[in-house]
Amino acid sequence: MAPKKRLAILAALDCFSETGFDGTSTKMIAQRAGIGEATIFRHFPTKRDLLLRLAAPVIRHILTPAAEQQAVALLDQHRDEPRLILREVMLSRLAFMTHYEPLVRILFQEALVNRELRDLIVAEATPLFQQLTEVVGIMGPVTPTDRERFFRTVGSLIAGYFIHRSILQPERDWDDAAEVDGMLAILFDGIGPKG
Amino acid sequence: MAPKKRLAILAALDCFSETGFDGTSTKMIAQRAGIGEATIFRHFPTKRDLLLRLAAPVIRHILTPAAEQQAVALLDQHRDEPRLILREVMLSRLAFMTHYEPLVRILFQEALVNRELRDLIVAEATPLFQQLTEVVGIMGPVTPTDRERFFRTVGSLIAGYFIHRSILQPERDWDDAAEVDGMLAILFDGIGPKG
Amino acid sequence: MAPKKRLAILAALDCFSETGFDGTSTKMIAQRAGIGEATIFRHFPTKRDLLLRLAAPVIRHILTPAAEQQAVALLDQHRDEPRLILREVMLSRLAFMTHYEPLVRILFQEALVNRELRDLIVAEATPLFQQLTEVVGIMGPVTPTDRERFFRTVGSLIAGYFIHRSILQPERDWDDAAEVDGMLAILFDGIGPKG
Amino acid sequence: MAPKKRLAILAALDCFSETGFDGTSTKMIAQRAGIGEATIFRHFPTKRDLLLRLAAPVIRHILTPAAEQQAVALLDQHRDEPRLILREVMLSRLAFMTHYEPLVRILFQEALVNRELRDLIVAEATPLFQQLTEVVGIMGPVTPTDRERFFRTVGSLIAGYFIHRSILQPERDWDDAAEVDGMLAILFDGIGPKG
DNA sequence: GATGAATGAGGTTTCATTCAT
DNA sequence: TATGAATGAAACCTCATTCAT
Repeated sequence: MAPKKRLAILAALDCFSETGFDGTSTKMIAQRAGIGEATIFRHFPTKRDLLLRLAAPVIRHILTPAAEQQAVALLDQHRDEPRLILREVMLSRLAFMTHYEPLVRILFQEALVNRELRDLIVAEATPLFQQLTEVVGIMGPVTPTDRERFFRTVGSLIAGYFIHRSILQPERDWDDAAEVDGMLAILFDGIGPKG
Repeated sequence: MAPKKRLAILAALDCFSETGFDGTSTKMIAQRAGIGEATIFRHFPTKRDLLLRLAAPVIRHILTPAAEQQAVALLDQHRDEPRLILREVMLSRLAFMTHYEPLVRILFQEALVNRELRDLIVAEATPLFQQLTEVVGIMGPVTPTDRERFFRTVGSLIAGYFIHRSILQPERDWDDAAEVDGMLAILFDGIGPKG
Repeated sequence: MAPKKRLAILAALDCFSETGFDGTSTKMIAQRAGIGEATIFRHFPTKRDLLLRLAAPVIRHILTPAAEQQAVALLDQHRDEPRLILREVMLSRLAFMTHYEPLVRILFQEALVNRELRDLIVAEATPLFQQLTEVVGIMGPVTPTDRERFFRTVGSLIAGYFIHRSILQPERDWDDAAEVDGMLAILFDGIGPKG
Repeated sequence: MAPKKRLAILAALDCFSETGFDGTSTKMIAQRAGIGEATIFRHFPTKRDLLLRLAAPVIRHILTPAAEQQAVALLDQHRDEPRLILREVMLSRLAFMTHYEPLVRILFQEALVNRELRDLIVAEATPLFQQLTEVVGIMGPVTPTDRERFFRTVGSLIAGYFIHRSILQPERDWDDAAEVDGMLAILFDGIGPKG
């Protein structure tokens, strides 16, 4: 890949995650990248394409297979300890989101507004869910409805924690492992005295 | 309140929810409201102020008074059935969000990028949490950490469901009550083979 | 005069002298005056009229007659000491300009661009010059050309000093009497060893 | 320099001098220059910057190098005739101001309101004054105070004449040389019956 | 007399994008 | 490949002024 193209992508990543897609101008990206504004358009026909080009590989090539492979591997090792499996998956997903934090912010943001991006995410998530059916079955949920709720619950918990930790109160000291354990406690045992 | 000011707010609400904040021009708002563009700026110093002015009451109404009053009333009636109380609260919050769905979508989106909006939300949420301490205590969580996790969990579940239902798959038929019961089941009893 | 009209004039005076005529909006004037913007237009058909209304009385009723009367009186007292006469006139003009400093600033500024204002000034200055013919004659210049140069010289010296003192270096401590004496020394005796 | 940038500067010069800074819109400049309005802002971040960019070289050329070099050269040739030296300097300065008359008018006007412009002028004038110390010393003024008064006097006389000639009575026929001689007569010998 | 509301016209500036080099 | 120059379109916002109350 042309070196300036790489610079453009990296700069766009930073800018989009800080100011949002519409709040970022191609001029800002060019300045941040230290390249000419026109160079961006040599590599991406459109600003929108730059965003998709940014998001697609993460969504497609990294998120899905990694999670899948990991889950399968864990499944083999700890078939009788579903809670441990889920713990590892959640922690690794969280680590991944933390590593790509700017991009994840973009996805949260833009997906709410950008249908293309949303479709891309949904399209990539669906097969993952299918492949994780077995793992989930071990944990309890068996009907499709229950499985969907399970996925949504786990996703909501992680996303909610990520937003709280990285966006709402980024200055606090956070202990990811402890928080994930807290989520698991609720998820598996429920809350409260009668939980 | 000046009648055209009202028109401006309503039109802005529609426009923002359809095209997003940055995707909406003040001209569009003025045309939709049937007023002069300058009129908008007589009443709101800035387009951004218009958004905040729009968001503030909804945020306040979503979070604070309704929830508080309702919770207290429910608490008196069903002091021994915390799960019922929470069910009512969640359903009414969900109904409210559904009613203001376009605006809520804007809030989700913009809050990720707009610090002012974020601060406004946090400012409105804080007193609510304090006032709900007692209710939550009945349900189980007593330490501050546990309470925080409880709030985050409930918030994440509702928000996650709202996004799934209203944004990701709005074409599906949803049964809010059933889904809330699903959330409560997990929240109180956890999942798992014996859940 | 209606009290709010007075407030408007005073506020306009301040604003114009600080930011210039074009740089001042009627909104700024209204805010500074603590009155409604529309009130200004009840009293002055136009922003431009407000400026003229501001400038005219000073130019017409104050500058001219005062100088004239004063010169005549001095002439009677010190007929044989023209330098003393001029000293008094210059000092009093300077004091006057200092007293109305904001307005004088406006005149300097706007007269360069505003023909109406310029004409008003020229129209009021002409008779003054004619009436001062005798005084000037005593000092030396007798031909019309010489008189004109004399007036221009004195005017330039005072205006130049005023601008230096009040606009370029307002923070310095200035001794008006000493500076006027310096001007007179040059004006009457010239500079330098051979002067 | 980009050709359209040059066009923009020239058009701005014309427009500003005809309608003043605030009275000129960037659209007018663009039309007069035959370029797109956005082109102006590619080359000058702000309309105000365009003015400063316009003014800086003229101020510099009016004040510093020409005057300095010329004065030094004249000093060598006519060391014993300071009046001749000053005559040449004044005439050449006047010629220069006449050549850039429109811009000079803007400078007079804007400098009264625009601090940046004022600072620019002061910044350019200061070194000139320092370098002219020797020349001035020959003419008489030796103390710093006297020198300052001398500079102010010469400046006031030239500016006053320029304004009279070019703004107040531009329709008259003027003889610059004769008028400068008149100024010099006053400056060196003073007025008065024996002057 | 006083003003809040309202606005058409127009201001400066930004934007994504094209093109010649 | 890379970019400075260029721009039409449109953005947000300001202005002097009118009008109903």
